[in-house]
Amino acid sequence: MTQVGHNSNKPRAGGVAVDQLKSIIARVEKLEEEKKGIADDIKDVFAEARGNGWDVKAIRQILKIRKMDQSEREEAENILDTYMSALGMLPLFEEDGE
Amino acid sequence: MTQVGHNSNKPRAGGVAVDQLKSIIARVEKLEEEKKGIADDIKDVFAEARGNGWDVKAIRQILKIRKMDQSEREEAENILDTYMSALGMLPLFEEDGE
Amino acid sequence: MTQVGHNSNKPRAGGVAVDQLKSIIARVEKLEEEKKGIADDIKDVFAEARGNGWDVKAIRQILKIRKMDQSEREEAENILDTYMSALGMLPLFEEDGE
Amino acid sequence: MTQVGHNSNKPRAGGVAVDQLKSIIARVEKLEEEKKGIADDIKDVFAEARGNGWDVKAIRQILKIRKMDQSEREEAENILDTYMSALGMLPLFEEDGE
DNA sequence: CCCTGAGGCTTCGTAC
DNA sequence: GTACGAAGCCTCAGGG
Repeated sequence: MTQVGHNSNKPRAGGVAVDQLKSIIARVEKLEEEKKGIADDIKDVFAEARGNGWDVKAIRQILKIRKMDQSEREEAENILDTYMSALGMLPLFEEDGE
Repeated sequence: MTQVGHNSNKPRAGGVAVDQLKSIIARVEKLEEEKKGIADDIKDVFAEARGNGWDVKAIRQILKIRKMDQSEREEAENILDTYMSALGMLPLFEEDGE
Repeated sequence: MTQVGHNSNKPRAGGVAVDQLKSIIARVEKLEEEKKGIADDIKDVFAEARGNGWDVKAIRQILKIRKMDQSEREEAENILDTYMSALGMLPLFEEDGE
Repeated sequence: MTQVGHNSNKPRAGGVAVDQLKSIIARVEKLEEEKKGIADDIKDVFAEARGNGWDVKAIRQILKIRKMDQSEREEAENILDTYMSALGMLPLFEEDGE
């Protein structure tokens, strides 16, 4: 079996597929490395802030608030969409008797 | 090894532990059975509703809206708590010069 | 026959339909609440197990295996039923509901 | 020495502190945005892989294994460092940053 | 067959 | 430093 996935179709055969697989793995690992680097940068910022006397926990709270505010706005739009969608499909409670 | 978990401490030994394990499994399986029963009840309600001519998808939307509304309210309280917490810990931007 | 219960797509009109809709929503929400309660009970069991030193993840795996075994058994029974049906035989027993 | 940069718990007072706080928040939010962008890139790679017929779950397992191997290797290096440190030896090389 | 949504696993931050 | 709790990520099941 030249392919990795047990349950998958077997795309192409031989070296091409292997090269493709290696490429996928390399790209993901590179991206994850970058992601980790950024996470470390964030830690550095907090460490610097702490070193300057700031209450890091409080700053995290602020960031959380800002994030929640923004997601709340998005959620409100979501509710509106869902609501309109539901309205478009309902009997609409009309009192047309019969 | 009388215990299941590889990485766990090994609580007690012999038959008592086994009985306890069996009890845990039995309780969980019973509860999951009950849970599945309720899920089936819900399906029945929807099936009945569909049989009565209702647009089940629309009703699901309504339920979703009601759920979102309520979680939005809870989230608002969350924001308030978080905000108060942040306020309690911050320099408060006072302009007291020095 | 009233305005509900027939095959029309949308039971418009009248308080009865509204009441019926409210009933559907109430029943589903009640059932979902019960479902959540049971889910919480399951969490409690696991928490207690963890407190007693058990490896919860391993226990979950056991439960999963038991479930697979059981569904395989059910599958076997299904095959049996199919064969019996094909042979014009009646099921020997109804399962008693609890 | 200004009002920031010392060891006081709370750099109160003045616009400089506020500016510094704003800067911290902005930097963290920017970095988190970048982080999210990279996470999305990773998703894209997996989506493309899936589109080419690969078993994404299997690839994830490979990545996990490679990560474990690597951290075991790092652990081994850590042990080496520890030994060398205990022996009063200096590290042979610094890792070049990229 | 796709897609959304719930559930479980893992990691990171916090409190003791 | 250890253990608890929360947040993000991945998986899988159910519905459209």
